[in-house]
Amino acid sequence: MARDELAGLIERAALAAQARGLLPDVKLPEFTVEPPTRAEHGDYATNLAMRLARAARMSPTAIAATLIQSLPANDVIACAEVAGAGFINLTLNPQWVARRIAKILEVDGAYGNNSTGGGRRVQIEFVSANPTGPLHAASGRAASLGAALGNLLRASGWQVELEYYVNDAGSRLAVFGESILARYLAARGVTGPRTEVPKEGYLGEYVTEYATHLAAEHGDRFEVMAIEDAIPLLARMGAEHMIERHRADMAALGIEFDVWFREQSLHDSGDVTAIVDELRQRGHVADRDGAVWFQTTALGDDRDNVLVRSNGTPGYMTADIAYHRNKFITRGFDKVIDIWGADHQGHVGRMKASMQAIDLDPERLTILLHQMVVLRRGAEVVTMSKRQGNIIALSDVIEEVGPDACRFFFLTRSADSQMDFDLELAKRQAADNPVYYVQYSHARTSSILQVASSRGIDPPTGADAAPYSHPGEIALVRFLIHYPQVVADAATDLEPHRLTFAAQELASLFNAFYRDCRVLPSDHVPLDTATVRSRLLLVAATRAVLAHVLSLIGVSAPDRMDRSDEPTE
RNA sequence: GGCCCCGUAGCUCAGUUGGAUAGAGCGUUUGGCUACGAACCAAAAGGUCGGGAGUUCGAAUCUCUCCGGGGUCACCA
Repeated sequence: MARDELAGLIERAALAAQARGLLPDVKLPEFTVEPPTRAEHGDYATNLAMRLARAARMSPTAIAATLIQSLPANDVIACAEVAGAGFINLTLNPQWVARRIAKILEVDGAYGNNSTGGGRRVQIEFVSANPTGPLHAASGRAASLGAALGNLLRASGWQVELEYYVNDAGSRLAVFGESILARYLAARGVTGPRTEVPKEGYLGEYVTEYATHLAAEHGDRFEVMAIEDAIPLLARMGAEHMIERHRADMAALGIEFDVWFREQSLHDSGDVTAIVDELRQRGHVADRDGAVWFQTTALGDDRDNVLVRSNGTPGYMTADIAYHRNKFITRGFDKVIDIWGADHQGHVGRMKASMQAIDLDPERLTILLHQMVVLRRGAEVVTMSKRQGNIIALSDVIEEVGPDACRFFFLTRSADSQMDFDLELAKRQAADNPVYYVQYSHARTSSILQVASSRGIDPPTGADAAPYSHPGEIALVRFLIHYPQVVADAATDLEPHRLTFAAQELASLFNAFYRDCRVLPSDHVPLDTATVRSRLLLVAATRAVLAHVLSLIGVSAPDRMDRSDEPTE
């Protein structure tokens, strides 16, 4: 990547200067090499001279001058100059840049990838909603985040597995079964207390719909059955039904999980009881009030947690510890990323503590929290309670605004930032979604290449690489050169939202280039062949990078867009 | 009350991990198609970066403190 190459040259300059006694022999500090905010400051700028000033006891500008003098011979940097308080502004060699642009096409879709993952295995677990109801719109955030992060890490040389954890064994499930039974009996024409949904039960319309469907399909089957048998059976059937709907929603968003992991499997295999024994052996357990407690306070958490309730059933956390043990020890992932909503924030410390308790390095587990999505219909804030049933279903959102707009939208804010989601607004603004701006630019590149081809102009190749000089070309080229670094940094920092911003910036740069720099000759604008070919190369390179970033985000890169494709009514 | 996230243009949000004159989209005003796609482009207006103090060559970014918004503190998940 350009930045690494430049940093290497700068570092060699510093070492050379030290060897010749031009700079004192101090340890080199961390320094940055990055595109400056202002174009006239060159392609890249480094702050090494300023960072070195204190230890070297020299003025930053003097150090900068010395570093420039000591730069080794190379074909990357065309010009280096001292600026401001001691910055070194670097201008890339136009020949080198042109060759780099040509390479974008030669590597065939791989431009933008990096190998920082080094083939290590990472698992990303996300969404993992309870199968007691349909996914609500807010789940789109975790889904978009997780899927894009997976793409990002895969493009960075990681072996990625996407996983959905299905809580098919929790105590909520029984309540779900009771809720279904009540609605089912009502649908069968039964009256009285048996048709009342339990106190903490699920009141959503979807329960009634499902129960009515059951009544039609199965007749009196669950009515004549013993209630102790009917509840777990209905719970299981209802859960399977919901899981299929979750799967369908994810598929509609273009997200396919490698593994749908069942909590029940951990109970069946004995892993859940085994983890309690293991924790006891390691001395992290206390028996109190008839329950078994995990002494997380001893590990820095603010309270202890129940492993086995006094009624003998395992606590929520017990299966979760067994689950994470399974991820690391049974399946051997090098790294695990869990994506949780901010409402689970309090659980982070406990999870880390439990890693420590079973002798796993907590650093291998990253818990990525995203802030809440506030759902509303116009001015009315809609609660996200699945129990109350007053939800905006994710499937409705996908249907209304389309998968591309949905995926892109949820990545237009950083995970740390709270998000308002207004379904009415989303519908109305579907056509204004920035995803279309980016896709339009991609279609435009395709169109230009198409027109060129129809006029008998050969597709551009590496042989067309020639220095770019127009400001519109240069701004675009700069972005393309820097792009792989954007991907690498977003992957390192686990911040996929940078992709949507990068995509919009690239589209904007391309559109400005398109206005200022004619690519194909016309009656009004004659162009020499070399210019046409080098610009065509730039268009093709832009197209490749737009396609790359769109694929990381998880949306399509269409070659044409028609107004009639608008998802508005 | 403890812990976590946020507070940046009228609105919604970025801000390359401490750098040069703080940016984008939407909205407002104005201009641009007989041209490779106008779902586009350009210009203008719009800011005590919540307030205050500190750290240093340099702070939207780091520390402390206060104010405001959200989340969370169960033998629920």
